Amino acid sequence: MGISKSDHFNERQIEVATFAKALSHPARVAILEYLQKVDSCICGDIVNELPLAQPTISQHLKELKLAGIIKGSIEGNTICYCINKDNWAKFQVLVGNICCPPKSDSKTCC
Amino acid sequence: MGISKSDHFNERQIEVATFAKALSHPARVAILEYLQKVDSCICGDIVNELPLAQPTISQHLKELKLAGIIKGSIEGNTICYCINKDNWAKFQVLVGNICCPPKSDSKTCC
DNA sequence: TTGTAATATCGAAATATTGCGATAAATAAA
DNA sequence: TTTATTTATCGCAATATTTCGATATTACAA
Repeated sequence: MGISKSDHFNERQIEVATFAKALSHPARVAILEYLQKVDSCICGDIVNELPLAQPTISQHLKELKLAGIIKGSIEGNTICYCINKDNWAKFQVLVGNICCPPKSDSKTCC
Repeated sequence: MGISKSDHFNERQIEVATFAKALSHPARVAILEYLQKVDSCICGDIVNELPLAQPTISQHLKELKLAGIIKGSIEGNTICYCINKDNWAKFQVLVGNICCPPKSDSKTCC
């Protein structure tokens, strides 16, 4: 809820959470899969692919973009959206670092 | 063809979104990092580590457990929570499969 | 038995997210 | 110019999340 809990968590934790939040809706996962599949990037295509209205897709794209997972560039009167591969790789590294990094001594507790 | 408008989101998309949602709060990321760091699993420890009340931690643990990211087993009057490494690995694979799997012909559009 | 410690659950308030119709803005095409 | 196309934004209702005090539950200890 509430107050600026940003103060209580470190940057890495907030970054992971921000990426994850962008991924936390099936529509946004579907958008990413679609961008990866077609390897090109027109919003209109996505609107035709997903069972959601155009403003809703636009909103999801905005959130993905804000989180740095995709990027868009204007191409005439369409916008070329595509996956930000650098940030995607970064997210994968962050996730991999949480668990299970190469462990020096793994005592298994569970 | 990809996702058609009449389909709802598929299981893989929902699974990714569910995992990601569990990761989408800094407190839950912090909990996971802590579980990984100490490699043992007592809720009380976590309450002392994070700037959140005990019911709040308990709620976050519940969500992580529900998503399959951690598992807990009763040990006397404490509960041993730890990362579900199998599911964590599964999540990493799912994320890796979205982007960027080895592509035979990668025309870069962005 | 009674008391203490560890977790979970309930309830409620504050806040955030989701979805979409209506509409705006920008460019393209005619 | 006018009209169509593409995408973004506004506004609002419905729903979900987050937080924590109060309380319940469970197990151990004395």
